[in-house]
Formats: sequence, C-alpha cells, structure tokens
Amino acid sequence: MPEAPTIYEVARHAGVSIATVSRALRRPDDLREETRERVLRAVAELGYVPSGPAHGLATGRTWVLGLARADLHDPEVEEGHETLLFADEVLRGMEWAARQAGYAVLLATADQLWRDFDLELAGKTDGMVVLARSVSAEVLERLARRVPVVVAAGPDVPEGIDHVSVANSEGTAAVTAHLLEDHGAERLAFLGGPPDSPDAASRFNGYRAALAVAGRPAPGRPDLAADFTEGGGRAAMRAYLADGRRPGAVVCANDQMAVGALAALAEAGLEVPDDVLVTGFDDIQLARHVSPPLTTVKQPMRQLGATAAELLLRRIDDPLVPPRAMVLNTRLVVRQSCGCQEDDDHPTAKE
Amino acid sequence: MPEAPTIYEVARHAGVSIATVSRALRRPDDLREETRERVLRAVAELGYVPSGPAHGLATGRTWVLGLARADLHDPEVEEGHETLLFADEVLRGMEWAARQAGYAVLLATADQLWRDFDLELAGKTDGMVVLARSVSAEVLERLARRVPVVVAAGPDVPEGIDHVSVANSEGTAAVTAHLLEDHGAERLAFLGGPPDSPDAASRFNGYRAALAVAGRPAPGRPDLAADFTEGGGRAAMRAYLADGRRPGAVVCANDQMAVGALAALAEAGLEVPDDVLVTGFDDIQLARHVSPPLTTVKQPMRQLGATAAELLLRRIDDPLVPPRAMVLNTRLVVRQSCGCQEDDDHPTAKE
DNA sequence: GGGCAGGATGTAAGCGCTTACAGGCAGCCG
DNA sequence: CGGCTGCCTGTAAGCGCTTACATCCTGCCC
Repeated sequence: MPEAPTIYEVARHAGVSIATVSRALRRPDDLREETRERVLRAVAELGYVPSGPAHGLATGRTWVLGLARADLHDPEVEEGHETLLFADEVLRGMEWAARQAGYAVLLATADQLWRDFDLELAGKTDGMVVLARSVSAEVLERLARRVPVVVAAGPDVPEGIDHVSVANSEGTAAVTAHLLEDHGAERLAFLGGPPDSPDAASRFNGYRAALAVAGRPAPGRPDLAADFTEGGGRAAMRAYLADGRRPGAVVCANDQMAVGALAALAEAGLEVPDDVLVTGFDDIQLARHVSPPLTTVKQPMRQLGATAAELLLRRIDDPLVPPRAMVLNTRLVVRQSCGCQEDDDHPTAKE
Repeated sequence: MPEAPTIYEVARHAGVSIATVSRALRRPDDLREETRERVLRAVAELGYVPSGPAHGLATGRTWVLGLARADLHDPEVEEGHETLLFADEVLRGMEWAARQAGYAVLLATADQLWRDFDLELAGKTDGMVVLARSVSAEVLERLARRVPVVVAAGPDVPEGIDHVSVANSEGTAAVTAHLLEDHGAERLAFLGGPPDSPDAASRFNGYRAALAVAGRPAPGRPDLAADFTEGGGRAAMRAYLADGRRPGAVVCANDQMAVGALAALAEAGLEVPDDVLVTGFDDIQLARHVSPPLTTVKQPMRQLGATAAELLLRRIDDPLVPPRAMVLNTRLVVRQSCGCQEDDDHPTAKE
C-alpha cells in the first residue's frame, strides 16, 4: 500500500481542481464529457477510492447501518445454533435491503450478559437495527437518543420507536387449526418455552385462541414446557409420558423442542403421526430432515431484516415520520408429522 | 433525535475546550481528575457519542475491518445453506478477534456473478478479509492496492498477500487412515466435489495420500462425483450402485453429499455401517442428526475468521511485515457412520 | 462589437474530531 | 522574590471530502 491516493493526487494527475474530481464521481452529468473522462482515467490509474470518513464527515452521513445482535456466551458452544441462524438470516435480509439503498451494514454484537455494546459504534452508523432482546431497555434508550433505531422481533418496544415483529400467535393458531380441522386431532397438548420469553407466550396464546375458536377448552398454561432446546424438549416429553399421559397431538413452541419430543415419543414406542401428531415452530433446516419430517410454522427471518432496514432508512430520510409497528406473517409448512401425506404450504396471518 | 450533540456542545456544557473533551475520552490520564469528571458528566448528560467519520478522518483510521463474502444468487433459495453457514461462522470468528482489538466489522457482500463489490466500501475500512472465491482475481488486485487484504480459505492467492487456509488434504487423509487402520476398510471409493473446486481437489489428494501410505493403489480421479449438494450426492451414489458396484467405504468430499449418499445407500437396502462405511467433511449441524450419525472432518470456521482478522490487524499495524500463509488444522469427528460405537474426536494435521 | 445568459470549473468554507505546540500557573529552588 | 520546572489546558492546524458561490468562457443577440 504505497499510501492511498487522495482526491488531491487525482486532481493533480488529471489537471483539474479537487471539486471537479468530486463531481466526476458524484454528479457525472455536471461535467463536460471530456473532463469527466480525463478524471475517471486518473481515478482508475491511481486506483483511487474515496476516504469513507472524509466523505462521511462532509456529507453528514456514514452510509452505514448497524445491526445489534446478541453474542453467544462462550465462543466454543455449539448449542444455541438456532438463535445464531436466526440472527444470520436477519442480517442477510437487512444487508440486502441496505445495499439497495447504497448502504453497508456494520455489526455490533452485544454482550449477552450485559446486553450492551460499545455505543461508539453507533457513531459510525446512520441508524441501528436492534435484534430481539440483544440490548437492555436502558441501552436501547441511550442508543435511540443518538441515532434512529428500529427494533426487530423485540418485545417491549418503547413508545415512539419503529419496530417489526412476527405474528407468533397467528402462527400457532394456524397450525393448531390445521391439526383440529384437517386431522380431527384430539387430546392436544402444548409444549411451551421458557417463562420469560415473550415469543413463547405469544405462541401459546395463538394455540389457546385456536382452541377457543374450535369451541374446545383451553388450558391456562402449557401442558408441558422446556427451554427451547432439543434436550429440554426430550426431557419434558419423557416426564409427561412417564406420568401416563397419552396426547393425541403436541404443538411445540419451537422446532428444536419438537425434535426432542419426537425422540422421546419414539423411545416410548409411539409412532408419529400414527399415534401422535407433532408440530414445531421456526422451520429450521433440521425440520425437514427428522423422521417424520416436521410440520411447522416458518418465520420470515430475511424479511424481518429487510423490513427493519427499510423502516430505518425511511426514518433516516425523514426523522419526523410517525413511528410504525409492523407485523410479519408466518407461513404454515406442512410436512408429515401432522399426519399429512405430502409437502405443501399455506400462508397464514396478516400484515 | 434532537440533532446529535458534537464535541463543541459538550465542551461548552462542561466549561472546557474541545481538546479537553477529546482527552477526557481518549487519554483520561492526561487530565486532572476533577476536570475529567466534569467532562464525563457532560458527556453522559448530553448522550454524546463521537462522530465516527470525524474521528476516523482525524486519526487516519476507520477502526473498521471489512469482510467480503459471496452473496447467494437468489434471495429466496434455500439450498446452499452450508456455504452460508460457513461464511457466517467465519464472520463470527472475525468479529470476535476484531472486537478484541477495538475494531468493528463491516459487511461487503460480493455479487456472486461478477465476483466483485462496490470498492468504495473498502474506503470505509482499514483492511479487508476476502473469503474464499468471493471476488475475482482482478478485483482482489485492485482492492489490495487500496487497503491491506487477507484471503481466507481462498485459492490462488497472489504473491505478497497474507492468507489463511484449511488443511483440507490432511483432513481427508486422517479420516481415510481411520477407515483403513481402525476399521480395516476395503474397496474404498471417493465421492468428489465439482471439478473447479480447489477444496474438493485437495480433499481428494488427501484421500490418495492416505491410500498411498497404506500401500494401496490410489485412483487418478474420484470414483464418483457431484456438486457438493445433498441431491447431487444421492444421484451420484445411486448411479454408482446401479452400475452394480458395492463399495466397502465411501469417503465424501463434504457432508451434504455424504447425507445424500446415505439416503441412496438406504434405498438400495445397504446398511451403514454394517455393509458400507461413510464419512463426510465439514461437520455441519445436520451431520450429527442423520442416521447413523456421520463421522466427518470438522473445519475450524471460527478460527479461520479470527486468524484472518489477526493477520489483517498485524498488517494494518505494520504494512511492512513479511506476508504470511497459515494453514489451520481440521479435526476428525468420529461418530457411527464409520463403524465406531461411540462419539469421540481426534485432532489431526499441522499449523 | 458590446453585453448578457448560461454552462463549466475553480475557490474556499466548512464537516467534527485529534494532537503538536503554546501558554498559564503553581510550586520550588537559590 | 525572581525564575525555572512541570503539569494542565487551550489554540489552531490539519485530516479528505462536498458544495455554495464566485469566476471565467463561449456563444448569441441586438
């Protein structure tokens, strides 16, 4: 790196002023063709690339969007892959939308324990997307004082902040209705998530709503619950069966627990879907590979990221637009664990 | 956002000069305690966060590292998940190392078709990690003219550029040796990857080397090959079996194809590992969930990212250090598809 | 041929920081 | 009590761009 050339070198090389160089790059139409080409040639010859900081300082914009997502505690852990995948997919969607608008994406991984990150990162961006519960309410508030913020899939969004979330409740409602209406399921049970998870709570609510719609009694709390992990799901299901219970269908609050439940059911000699129907939530990659392939509710992860980015860009453009809350649809993905024969999918929910 | 406060407001608020504010933040020890606290209080009250561009322009550093990785063609495709996961994990490792050094990570997703990306992004970074074959040789060259570059897991690295790669060849050699020595495997076959993949080629070479060491004849080309996908692996294996061949063991160039091969074997009524042994490469999440769990070679993805970041930081610090090429070890992950009874893992390879 | 319009380019003032250097002041020595 | 040391803080010069405004030309019109 022989010291990156600046706009001054290019100007000298092309025999013009630095203003002209800037124009050749940013508003080519303002220049006479011959001048423009001369400048562009100099740019190419020198391998000139404008300094991001200088550009940013002069325009008052960084042209960068930040994403705050949670870190995994121990860099070596293999569990929690799903959380990661979720964030990766959101990132993908976000980057896609950002790029359309000429923005790049900067990563700000939040410490899982403190639920915060170096705020100085925010100074490098024009706005940030905060994913799920990656930062604390207090950090969120401080952050929002400095740059526009959009919360994605997060609970408890403070007044006045844009956010996008997923129709969790409608998702489980749809899959439950499918079980009820299309398979005449009886003796349903719900395998819930951790008590402090708002997602788990909404999913349970959707389940209850579907039962109510069908005129069935709905329980006040999940019949069994675990911590969203495969192992937890297996243990919970084992204990449930050990009590002598024999559900006709198990609606699970996520796929990993459903996979665990499948294992426990198999251990107990129960056939899915012949003896029991099982459904999940998320549509992780594994869902289609277990046996039988898992009927589940697909989360629109990429769309979540893309939508968050769009809301953010909109607010950057005009800080005064009224804040918006969006809810994205899930999609029912029918495979065999619900008793269906062939793959198929039905859309669900609302905006 | 009531217009983000600048260092001037903070200075006024605290009754000091802007230089003192800057010092309070960057070199706290240079100030009298009382002054420092006064400034810090003003900073907190105003919610001041320094402007990234201004800081960058003044220091001549962006404190940002870039990662160039390949885009997926169609945002809707679900295939190719593995490639994605690979990049995500590398990113994770890179971010981890970058953060240690006070750097953030910016994403520069390269267009899959043109194998390039907006070079202006490079102007926002102090250096870039280029992943695998995400950018063309020409773009790489132009990029390297502007900022320090480290290539991770990429082939054909130009002279003078740092790079990190994975000991592909040693990986397959180890797993092949395991088959040969610990299981007395006979009639081995190699399921290779696409012809233009250097990784696939190295993996095949490792296989041959292990055969040679064992005094067995080694084929000049893979016995069967596919495109690294599950479907491809299944098709290739089917065709192979349809020809009446009955391998005693199949070493696959990646996990996805191994999973496909497993399926084809099952269709043909062959039991793994009783009739045939099968191994993969990568250790994707799925590997432990297929039946039987797949013995494979784990790639150090995070480490790849972390090491690349470290090489980059080193070069940013001192552009004149001699370029370095590093090779990371893989690890043999023994599960049941090779005929072993219990899980276990053995390290392999060299720096 | 003078004057004027309008397009192309140059001039120069910032953008918000960092940091070398200058300046001020307290304490201490002789 | 003058002057010197050193510590602390302020002054001001950039860092590399963008852009409003000034300037210069060319071409035309009357």
